Amino acid sequence: MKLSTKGRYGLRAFIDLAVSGEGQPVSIISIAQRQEISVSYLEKLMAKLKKAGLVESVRGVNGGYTIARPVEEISVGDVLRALEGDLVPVECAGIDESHATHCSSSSQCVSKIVWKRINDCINDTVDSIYIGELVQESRGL
Amino acid sequence: MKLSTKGRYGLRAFIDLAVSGEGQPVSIISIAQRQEISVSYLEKLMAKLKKAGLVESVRGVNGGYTIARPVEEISVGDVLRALEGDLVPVECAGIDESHATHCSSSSQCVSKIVWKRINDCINDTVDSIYIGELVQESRGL
DNA sequence: GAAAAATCAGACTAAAATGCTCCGAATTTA
DNA sequence: TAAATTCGGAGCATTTTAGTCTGATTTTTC
Repeated sequence: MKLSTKGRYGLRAFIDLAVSGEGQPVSIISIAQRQEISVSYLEKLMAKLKKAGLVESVRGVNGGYTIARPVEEISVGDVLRALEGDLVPVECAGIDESHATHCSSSSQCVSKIVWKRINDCINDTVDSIYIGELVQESRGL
Repeated sequence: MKLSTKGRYGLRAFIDLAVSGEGQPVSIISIAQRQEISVSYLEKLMAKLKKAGLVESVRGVNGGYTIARPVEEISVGDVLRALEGDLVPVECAGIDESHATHCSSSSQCVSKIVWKRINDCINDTVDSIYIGELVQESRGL
């Protein structure tokens, strides 16, 4: 069970963008240099963030990316889900709480209790941390 | 970020073993049938559980596996870690709390706060659920 | 003692996911 | 027009996953 480099690099890049860009567009190249990520790979990550509406892009000379919304309103969960897709280590954890959904065995049904708790704890955790906090933390270092 | 079939099948198999074996050895074949897992694959999973000291084996006719310790003392985390290895989606989340460890950039350092919280929440969750509870739950269904 | 039922050990493999790179656009500014 | 940038997609090498196959070993039963 691993968080891929998409999530790891991408969050770092996003924080970098938040810290280093003051409303001004920040180029992929400069983020890539500071964060020691390859430019080509970072392009892919930024594309995902843009698709999710978390960043906006400006083309051409002096172009780059800006963060689309106040960082106080963007959670780590928003960023990670944009990059990684759903943060649910185990599918079929049953959106509905009841045991109504068909299980071929009771062990299967019971294990869903576990999967649901894992999924919930992860999502609760990442949704409770906002980029704004991390930016402040970063400036304080 | 996915929990592999090792963990998913393995926990189900372990619960099955706990529920269906009453001190008596339970064969891989019977678990595999109930849980709809291939015998050869389940052999691998049981080997891991045995190596971790969570189950004991009896060879020969009427042999099989028994759970090595009281199910009230075995957590879901014990089982999943035996099957999957460490449950840390992000490495380098820093065992030590301080920011002393070298970070090439502040974003990198700050993101560790996130990784650590994710790792902790997962481990706390799986370590707070015991197989005994799940067995009871299963019997109650 | 032979046959059957089981665990055990390890090599092997197919498929999928991951982690990238590369190329050639298109866009904007200077 | 040239340079700096984002954009889009194809492609690929490596690793991980998921699982099979084979054969050996142990134990019980007849």
